[in-house]
Amino acid sequence: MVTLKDIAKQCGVSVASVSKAINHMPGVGQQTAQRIRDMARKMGYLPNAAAQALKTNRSFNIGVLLEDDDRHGLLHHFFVSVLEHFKMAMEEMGYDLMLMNRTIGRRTVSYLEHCRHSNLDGVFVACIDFFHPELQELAAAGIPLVSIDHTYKGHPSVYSDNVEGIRKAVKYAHKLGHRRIAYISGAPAGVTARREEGFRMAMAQLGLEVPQEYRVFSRYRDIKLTQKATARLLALPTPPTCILMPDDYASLGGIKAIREAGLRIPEDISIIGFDGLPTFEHAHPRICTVYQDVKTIGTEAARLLLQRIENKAQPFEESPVIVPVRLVKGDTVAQIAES
Amino acid sequence: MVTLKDIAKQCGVSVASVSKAINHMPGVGQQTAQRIRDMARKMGYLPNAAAQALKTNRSFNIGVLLEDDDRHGLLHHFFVSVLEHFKMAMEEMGYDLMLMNRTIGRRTVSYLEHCRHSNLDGVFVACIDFFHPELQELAAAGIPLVSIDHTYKGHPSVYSDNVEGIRKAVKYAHKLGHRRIAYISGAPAGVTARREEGFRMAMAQLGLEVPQEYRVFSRYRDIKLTQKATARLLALPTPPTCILMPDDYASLGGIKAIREAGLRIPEDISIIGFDGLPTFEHAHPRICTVYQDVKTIGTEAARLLLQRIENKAQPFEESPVIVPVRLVKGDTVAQIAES
DNA sequence: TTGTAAGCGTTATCAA
DNA sequence: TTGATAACGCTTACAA
Repeated sequence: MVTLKDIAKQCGVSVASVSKAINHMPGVGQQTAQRIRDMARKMGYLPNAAAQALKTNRSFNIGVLLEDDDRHGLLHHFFVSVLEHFKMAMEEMGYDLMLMNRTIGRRTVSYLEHCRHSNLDGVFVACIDFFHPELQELAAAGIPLVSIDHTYKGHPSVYSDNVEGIRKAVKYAHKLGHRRIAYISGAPAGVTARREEGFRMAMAQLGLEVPQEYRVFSRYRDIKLTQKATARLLALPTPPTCILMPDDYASLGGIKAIREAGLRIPEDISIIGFDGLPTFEHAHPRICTVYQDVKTIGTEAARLLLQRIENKAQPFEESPVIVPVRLVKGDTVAQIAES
Repeated sequence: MVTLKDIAKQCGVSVASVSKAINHMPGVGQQTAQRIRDMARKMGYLPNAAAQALKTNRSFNIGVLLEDDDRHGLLHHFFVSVLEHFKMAMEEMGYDLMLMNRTIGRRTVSYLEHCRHSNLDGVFVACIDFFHPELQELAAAGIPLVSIDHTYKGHPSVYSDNVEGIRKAVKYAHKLGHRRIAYISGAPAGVTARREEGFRMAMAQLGLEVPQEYRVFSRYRDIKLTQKATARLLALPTPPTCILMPDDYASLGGIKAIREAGLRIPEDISIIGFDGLPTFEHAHPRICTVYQDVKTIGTEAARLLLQRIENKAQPFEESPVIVPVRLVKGDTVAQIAES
């Protein structure tokens, strides 16, 4: 490995000068600096990240916390899509992403400890039990952090305009003649509350009733539970004509239940999902869904986190950044006669 | 941050002793060692990864190379599933995973350079253009490396038994009466060659003809291209009764083409996919597919890489580890009368 | 403008 | 058994 010392020797200068030249710092002559940089390039010099981190307390590493109950966070398409864009934006600024865990050597530690051990400059949090005590600890520790779909006090966060998303879905169903609209919630969480709020508001604004039985509960990405919830709705004396699903993936369960009940989509029953990821874009039927702008969410998250890292003292946008959503009509909502 | 020095001061011993005690090295008395360790725990000591890496040239970090043409490697369900299991196995051994890229600060560098800069102990390679010159460079550099679905000379690798997988699929179709079986290939690559080989062999063994027109080409995960390829097959004077798709995801395109031709699955035409990931387990129709054992693949990859890292001098398994596959019958292959 | 030197936290050698 | 010390590669305050 080529070190500053090697370059210094070759150029007949001190390591200090080499360091300054390479980092474009003042305190070294134009020509010497150029000569040093040329030599560094010629010798294939690369800074040693460990040495830099040790000296400067900056690792240019960002921790990624993406872990659900089954420890399979990387399989959550929505969050991974956001992560992908977050990653690109961070890379452009010279940061690397590290998948966080809870071990150091053979020892089990907390996320915060792992953070400190690895000298992480910041953390990206998504798709995890946000209320886990270890996350509270992490958020309280003052390490720069950005979260998706949840807001920690004193930290920036980003999420879709969930209220507006559900509202758009309800309005669209209403426009096509639907009056009996049901909502299957995901597991309790900030997003869920906002979506439920959006549903309540939209229905109220349109002067529509929401019978208690139309409010059923499932979990995000849970096909089985969503299948059951859908079956329950279909079995009602007066079933809904349109069902809002927790998300596109979970809607596979809903679709199954509907098929098993001998009904057709959308002729007999309409459904609307949430997420709008490309995976389902080509599925049949193409689901009507609320598209979440993963690119903007990821990019904004990167921007906010960088701001926290690089201007640590500065004040920042405490309130979450809300990213607009878009309704994708698909073909799972039918025009029906008003009842 | 608590350092060895702090502990040394508290215990009234030297840093050297503290280091030895904490790392369970000989050269420090039983009791002193215990006293030191107790104090370390009490003070919340955590080793500084950067300092350790600088000193030992071991970072306990593994680079992950997962990047397709669109730079969206993280969205490839199969590889991410493998990665998930690889990650769990590596974490257990105290390693962290870092998503590799090609920047250091504002500079663009090669993967190898990034490796050296970050002192990575090894690299996990999957889902990437394996023949990219930078990967050749990386493989040639002698950094411990393990790859999925491709073998680099001098490095361990893991993949499914593709030959047997396709053979099982063909045999199953044959058993249900199919004789006119077509295969849509993914993009040229090692896996593709092996699957094509499996197809050729299985068909030959069963004494079945493979008309030239039954060998069409698409790309993995490419819905549009697979749709076109399928349409081409369906338009033949004597179309196949069963089509093997590049993978489950791509098969969405095939399904679309079949539907657009006014045909039903499996009554009019049967299809078989590849991968068998949970995502499609609940889709309708449930595709008949070749299940790849992502857990074993990921775990084996971890084992092989660790072996390379920790016994660098030792010889190792040069030949790829082949993981058995399983046929999942689903319901997209119909029993038909022999023609 | 240039160089000297200290120090980041750790490991490891060698002498006491 | 213990500790002093050098070294890993880098940055930076300060001296020349």
